[in-house]
Amino acid sequence: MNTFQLLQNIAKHIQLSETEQASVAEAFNSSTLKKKQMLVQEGSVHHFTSFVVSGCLRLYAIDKNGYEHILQFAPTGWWMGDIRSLLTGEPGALNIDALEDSVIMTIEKSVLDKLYQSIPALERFFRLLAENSLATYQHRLIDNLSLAAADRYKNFCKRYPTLIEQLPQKQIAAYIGVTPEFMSKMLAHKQQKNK
Amino acid sequence: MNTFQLLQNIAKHIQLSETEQASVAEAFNSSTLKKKQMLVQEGSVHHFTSFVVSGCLRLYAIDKNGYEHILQFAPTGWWMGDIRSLLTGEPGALNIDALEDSVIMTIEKSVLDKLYQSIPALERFFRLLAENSLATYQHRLIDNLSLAAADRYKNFCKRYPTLIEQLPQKQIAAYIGVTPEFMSKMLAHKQQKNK
DNA sequence: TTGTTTTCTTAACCTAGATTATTGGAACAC
DNA sequence: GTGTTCCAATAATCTAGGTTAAGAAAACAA
Repeated sequence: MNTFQLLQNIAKHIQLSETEQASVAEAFNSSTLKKKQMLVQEGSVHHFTSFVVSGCLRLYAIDKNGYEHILQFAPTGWWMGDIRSLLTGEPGALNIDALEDSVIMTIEKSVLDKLYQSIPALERFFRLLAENSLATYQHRLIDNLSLAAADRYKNFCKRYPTLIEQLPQKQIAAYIGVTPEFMSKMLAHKQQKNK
Repeated sequence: MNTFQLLQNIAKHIQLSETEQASVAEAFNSSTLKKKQMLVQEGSVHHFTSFVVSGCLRLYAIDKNGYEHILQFAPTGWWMGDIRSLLTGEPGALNIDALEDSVIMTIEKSVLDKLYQSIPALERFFRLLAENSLATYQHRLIDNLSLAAADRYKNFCKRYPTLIEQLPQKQIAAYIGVTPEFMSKMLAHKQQKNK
């Protein structure tokens, strides 16, 4: 079952008894997404969190000119959700869709809130998840404030070596914050240099 | 005592009994910072978190050219720490100092970890704190990816109206991601427009 | 297989914002 | 007071990256 990877992921940070594991597993629902299929659309209230069993999702905003800006990718073994909407209960400004055919495990906010009561350790798990994510966003923000595009690309390669292979460069451009055209130019220059 | 504001801040998200409140209050130490005084310096391991009772702190990175990039301000009633260093136990890349004479309440990581055991609700408090902070960073990152400097400034004004008055514009420039020179030019243009 | 959509590349031109330099005020220290 | 440090304003010049456009190459669908 898909719950195996989920429980294994949780076990990285906290230890659960057999019965606790069972009730966690029970609280999630498995579902599949076709490539390009939307999971969350901006303007709607987001009331669940997802764990990616296989495939790859993306979280992104669309600006007034129609350009997409990617906040994060979620390949296998990552968590994904629009936290703001989840916290406030208000309609979100973010979109989530699948970059590949994907399998995810989803838990409703209401169910998770109940689970927090019976399994306090879970609260710790999601605290650590949020804190780690926060540190990552801080780091990325600094990169965006202080580095040129070429260096941001280099950092991306270092940090997510598998994603470079996996994703079209257009998507990576939308992540590091340049146009696909400039990205292409940048890579061409790089190759020339390496010769 | 200074613990009053601290406990009040915590009470926004969770409810603690009298005895719990007492042991929380006991776990923190009060200290003061003079304007410009460093609290945390990059390269050193960061092993505590602080609550700002009065004054204002800033969290920032210094790039290879010596420019400062501000991740966040922490005026009265905010929390401040270098989460990455706190989580990993490794030396941090960030600095924290005081923009004004400040009073803070500080708790050691080791003390907090023990406190989590005896008061699980605290774990929830810091989960919510991290999640809210995460949402804020996401929003800011989108702003940086999709908006021009003038719009980022406008958003800053809307979001932190008191800080605009309180801080020299040089600091705000280092937050929204422009040079002080460009910031000055931008504001001059704005005034002209409004005439 | 062929049409269709998506992705990537290249190139000419353009602009937001950086860089460098200079000046005048505030604020602060002594 | 006066020297000193910090802060803001202005202007000239420069560049990283955006914009527009058009074609080549994959990827996909029927």
